[in-house]
Amino acid sequence: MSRYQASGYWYGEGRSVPEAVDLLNLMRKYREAERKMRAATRGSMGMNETDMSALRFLLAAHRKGLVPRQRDFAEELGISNASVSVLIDRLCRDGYAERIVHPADRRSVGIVPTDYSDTDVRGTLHRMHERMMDAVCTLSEAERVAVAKFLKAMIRSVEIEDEPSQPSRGKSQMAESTASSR
Amino acid sequence: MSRYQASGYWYGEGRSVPEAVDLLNLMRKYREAERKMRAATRGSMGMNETDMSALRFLLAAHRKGLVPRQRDFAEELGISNASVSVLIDRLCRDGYAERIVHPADRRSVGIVPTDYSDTDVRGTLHRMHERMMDAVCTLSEAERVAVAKFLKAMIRSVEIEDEPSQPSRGKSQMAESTASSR
DNA sequence: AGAATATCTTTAGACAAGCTAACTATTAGA
DNA sequence: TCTAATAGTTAGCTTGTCTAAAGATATTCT
Repeated sequence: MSRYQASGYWYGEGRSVPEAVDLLNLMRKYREAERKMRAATRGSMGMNETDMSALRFLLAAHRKGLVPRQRDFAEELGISNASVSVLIDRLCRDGYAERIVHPADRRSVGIVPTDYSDTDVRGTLHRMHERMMDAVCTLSEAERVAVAKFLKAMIRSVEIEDEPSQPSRGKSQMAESTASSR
Repeated sequence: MSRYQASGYWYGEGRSVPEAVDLLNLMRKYREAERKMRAATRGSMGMNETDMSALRFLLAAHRKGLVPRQRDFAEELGISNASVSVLIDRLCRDGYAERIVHPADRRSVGIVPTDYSDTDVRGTLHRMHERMMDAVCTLSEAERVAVAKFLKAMIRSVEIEDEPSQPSRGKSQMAESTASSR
C-alpha cells in the first residue's frame, strides 16, 4: 500500500492531485485510524465498546444539562432495557456514573457522570478533538465549503437506502435536570 | 438540532458558510449514518459485526487475487486464531466462504469467497459505493484537493497518540493464489 | 381515597462470541 | 532424524446480549 511518504501523500502514478477514488480511500483510512484509536482508548480504560459509547452519550447529555434515563440509553445504543440496567451497574461499579432520582419522573432513575469519568475521558478523547479543531481551523473558507459539500454528499450516499423516511425519535425528553415537572 | 432544512444546510445563526466546528459535526453525522447503514446491512444478512468485517476483508483480498489464511483474518480483525477458526466455520456454514488447501503450505487453510457472497454483499454495499463515487466525481479539482487536505489532517489527528511508529504488518503474504488468476 | 393501569427498572435463565490453553498436523532447522 | 516453530482445531470459561417475568412507583378513573 504505502502511498504515504514522509513529505506528503502521492496518489497512483505520482499524481499529487487526488482523484475521486483517492478520496474514498482516504475516507476509509480515516475510519480505520479512528477505529484503532477508539479501541486503544477503550483498552486503556478497560472498557468494552458499548460501555464506552454509553459513557460518551452520558457525558454529552450532561454537558447539555440533561439527565438521561436508562430508557434513553437503550434507545441510543440499540440494546434492551435489561442490558442497559446491567451496563449502568458496570459504569457505577467502576466509578464512572451514579444513579440519582430522576428530577421529573420519580419512577425513573437518572444517570449522571462522576467528575472522575469526565476528566478521565477528556484526558484521551478531548485532546484528539482539539487537534482536530486546530487542524480544521487552518482551512480557508473555500476549503471549508468544499469539505462540507463532500461530507454532505457522503452522508446522502449512505442514508439513501437506509430508511425511506423516519423523522423519528419524538420522545427522548430526558427532563432538563431542573424540576420541569410538566 | 435540526440544522437541516429541505433546501440545504445552515449553520448556526443563518450562516451558510461552515466553520470548523460545523465540519466536525458533519463528520460525526457521517460516521453515525454509516454506522446505521452497516448495522442495517448486517441485520438484513443476519450477520455479526466481525463476521461482516471478515467477509469484506475476504472479498477485498479476493479481488486482488490473494488467498488469505485464517491467520490473516486474525491479524486484520484483531481477534485470536481460535476465534477465527470458529468465525470461518460460520462463514462456511452460511455459504459465504469455502476452505481450500492452501497452495503453498499444507498446514494452512486458504479461504475463498463463494459467488453467492459476492453478489449478496455487492447488492447492498456496492450500490452505496457507487453512489459515493458518483458524488465525489462531481467535485472540482480544487475541491478534491481541499477534501484530501482535510481528511489527511483528520487522520493525523487521530493517529498522533495512537502509536509512536508502526510501519507494521510486514508479513501478510497470503500467497498470491499461485494459480494466480490475475 | 383506592383500585386499575401504565411506565420504568431489575432479576433470572439462555445463548452467542470472544479468550486461553492444550492438542494435532505440517514445515524448517540442527 | 529429532526438535522447534507454525497453522488450525477443540474444550472450557467469561462476558455481554436477549427475552420473559417480577418488582416498584406514578398516573388515571370512579
